[in-house]
Amino acid sequence: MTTAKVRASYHHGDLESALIATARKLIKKQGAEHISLRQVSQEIGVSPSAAYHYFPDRDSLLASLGSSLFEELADYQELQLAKISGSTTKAARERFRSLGRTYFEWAEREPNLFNLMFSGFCLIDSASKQEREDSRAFNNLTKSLDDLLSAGVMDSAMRPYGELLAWSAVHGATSLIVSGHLDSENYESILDAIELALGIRK
Amino acid sequence: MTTAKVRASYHHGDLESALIATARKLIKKQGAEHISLRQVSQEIGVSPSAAYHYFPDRDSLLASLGSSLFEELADYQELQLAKISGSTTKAARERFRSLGRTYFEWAEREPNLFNLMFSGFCLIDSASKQEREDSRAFNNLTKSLDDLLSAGVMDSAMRPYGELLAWSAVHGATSLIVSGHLDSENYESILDAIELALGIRK
DNA sequence: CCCTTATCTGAACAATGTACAGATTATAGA
DNA sequence: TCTATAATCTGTACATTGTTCAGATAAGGG
Repeated sequence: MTTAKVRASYHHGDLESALIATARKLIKKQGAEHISLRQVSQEIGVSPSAAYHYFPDRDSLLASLGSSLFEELADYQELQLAKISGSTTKAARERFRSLGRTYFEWAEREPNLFNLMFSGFCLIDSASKQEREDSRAFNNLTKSLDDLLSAGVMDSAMRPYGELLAWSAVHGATSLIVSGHLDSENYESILDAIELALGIRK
Repeated sequence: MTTAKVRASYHHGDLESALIATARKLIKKQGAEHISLRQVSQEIGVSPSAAYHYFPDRDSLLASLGSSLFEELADYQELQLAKISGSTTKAARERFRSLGRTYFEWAEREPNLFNLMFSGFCLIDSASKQEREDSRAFNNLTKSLDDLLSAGVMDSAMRPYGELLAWSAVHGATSLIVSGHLDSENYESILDAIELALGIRK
């Protein structure tokens, strides 16, 4: 029972966005492996070949969705980050932890979308490495670490490893939990371990 | 130009293994997203429907391959581990680092296979969590950490986080590098950071 | 108003996953 | 060794998929 939506005019108006949004909706439910271009087109109420005006093939649509998901994740992180105001060291510590927690929360809420982001569809070629969407999340992490360092609540010897260790451990634990190799109960422990490792907490 | 191999007898002999091995070979080259059951069957020289005697569907074949890849990775880790003999603390440190290095080396050599292992095809349901293939790698990690602790070259306060931090950071850095979000040059730094965090190195 | 351009449709094709009836082979029991 | 039964594989068929391309439809500027 597919819900075929009717379109008023012959032209859609913003088919490119609609394709990405609808792909997002379907993948959210079914996962990226079993999604078809025709399904997406039909959900919008448009011919199967209409998509080819905006994307050279199915994989490009998925890759494009992947990029927008990195933006979405960064948006969510910044939204939660903004809730923690203040310049106390306590607030700085909480902001750092929030970055790690929101990464996982988002992935746990949208496991299918998270899987897509790091699947074969969204492999980043070295050419496009300069203008990546993950740089915003990375910059937020760097800023947070600098704050902690200047507040004196961090082992300065560990500072060079800050981004690398925090990013790898947070992403790794998230990936392992989403793929079922690790229990989600362990996640707060990982955040504890990172803070201990960097000397943010004693 | 597909190389259609001819089979001597009507019965293959060990079609189940051949299906997994051939799927491995093709995915190694092309990635898991664009592999077809028919391609695998044809490469073996068998009818497309023959596979359904061993796997209920295409996804089950990929999942089964995934399991065997976890074994393969553990095999490789143990092979490299065995090369470092001796009971000195230096040897113990090198064995710990070897576990992290081999994980990455294997993934870098077989990025398509590594992607399959953590893709939607190989999601672990909570039911089968007791007899998982990753437990061997996990046990090796635990043993290595215990060795370091008893040798006195580790911060005992960090011991409870040892497996979690090492596993997450190693897997996370590997996943980020394979998916193109991190440069492979950074990998040795991650191993340094883990050792510093756990007090294995000063 | 017309003409150019952008946007979408419709029909077509090869390839795919999968089901199922039947053919072929192995194996166990006599 | 013969034979019945089970295991294994083939052939055909069907719906669905990605993709192409010629043509229909709409939008916008002169």
